[in-house]
Amino acid sequence: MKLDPNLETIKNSEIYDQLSLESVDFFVRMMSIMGLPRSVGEIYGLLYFSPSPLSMDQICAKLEISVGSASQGLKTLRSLKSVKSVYVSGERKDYFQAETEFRRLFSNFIKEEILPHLDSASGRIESMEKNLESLPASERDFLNIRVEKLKRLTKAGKRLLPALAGLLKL
Amino acid sequence: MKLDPNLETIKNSEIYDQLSLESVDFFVRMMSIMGLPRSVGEIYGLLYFSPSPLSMDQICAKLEISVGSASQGLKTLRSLKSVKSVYVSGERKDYFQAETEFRRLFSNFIKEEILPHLDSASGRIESMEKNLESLPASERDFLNIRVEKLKRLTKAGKRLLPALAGLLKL
DNA sequence: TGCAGGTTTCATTTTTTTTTGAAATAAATG
DNA sequence: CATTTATTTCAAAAAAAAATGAAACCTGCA
Repeated sequence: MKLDPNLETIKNSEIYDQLSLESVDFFVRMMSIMGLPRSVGEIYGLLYFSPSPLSMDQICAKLEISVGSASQGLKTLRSLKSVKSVYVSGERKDYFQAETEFRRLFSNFIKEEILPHLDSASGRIESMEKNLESLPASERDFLNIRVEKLKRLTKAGKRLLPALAGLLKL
Repeated sequence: MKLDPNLETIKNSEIYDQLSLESVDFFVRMMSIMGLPRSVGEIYGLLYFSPSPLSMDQICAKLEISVGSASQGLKTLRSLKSVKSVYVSGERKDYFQAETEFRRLFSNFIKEEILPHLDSASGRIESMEKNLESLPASERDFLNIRVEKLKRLTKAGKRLLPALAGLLKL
């Protein structure tokens, strides 16, 4: 015996909503590991499981977040190249779609959020080296080793991190 | 002409303090990338450049932080195995020293702060797969691909991340 | 056993981050 | 070019995270 088709649709959309919710939860956690705000994970999670692109107001409605948050979050996601806007004919608003290549997401994250810190670390280390010079040799040895270590760490980071995303063969 | 020895010591200790400060700054930034609180970076930065182990009250004094913060921060650092306590004869207090092998620090960080999330992600994915089964095939295809992708990502993460620290040859 | 120095815990306060919503801006339409 | 619709920006509010400090808790010692 077949169910009332309407009822079946409702049931299916409930399952879909449940899946959506789990996707949102998944990405909220993942983005939060990367230090990104909740709203960014929510938006990405929603788009990731959406068969069709969504507009900003649809995003706001489904996630119950403000337009400000949505705009902010989409900006972040765009800058990480994890979301692209698609043109929908006859529509004035922008529609958004998840970019599902995680490799790119991570590589952009590393480039934008981590490497700049490493660069400023390099500057800091140079200044340490300058300071070291004016210490008598006796006190210098220990600190020298430490500074060298930081230098190597920073260098390794700059080399390793950008290569990292490349390892991600999915 | 030689400087007054006392004066020279003062000058040297000023330089040392400056270096200390830069070390603190370096690690505050680094730990903050890893999502660890400021105080943790401060403590590690101080210990990293300290030729002799420091007690908790010395740490509090130098960094002007509360005992609570120091205790909390040292706990975190201990759990990451980035600080060890050393026994100083005739002293009742604990003295702390930085563990300078960054490899271990990162590997513990990954093990303690990241892998648990990946494990819970695996659980989430299983539940998604269960939900998927009850959708009609037509709607299932798209979502199936997405879930598979998440699965591969999680798996790759679990494999890659622990190996990562090993790449760090300093 | 009771005390003293040392450390941890945790409720409260402070600081930082994120979200909100309304005003400013931009862009399309008639 | 005025109006309507969509998006961004930003000051203020709300929420989350971290620091404080005092009380509780150890632990060795007299």
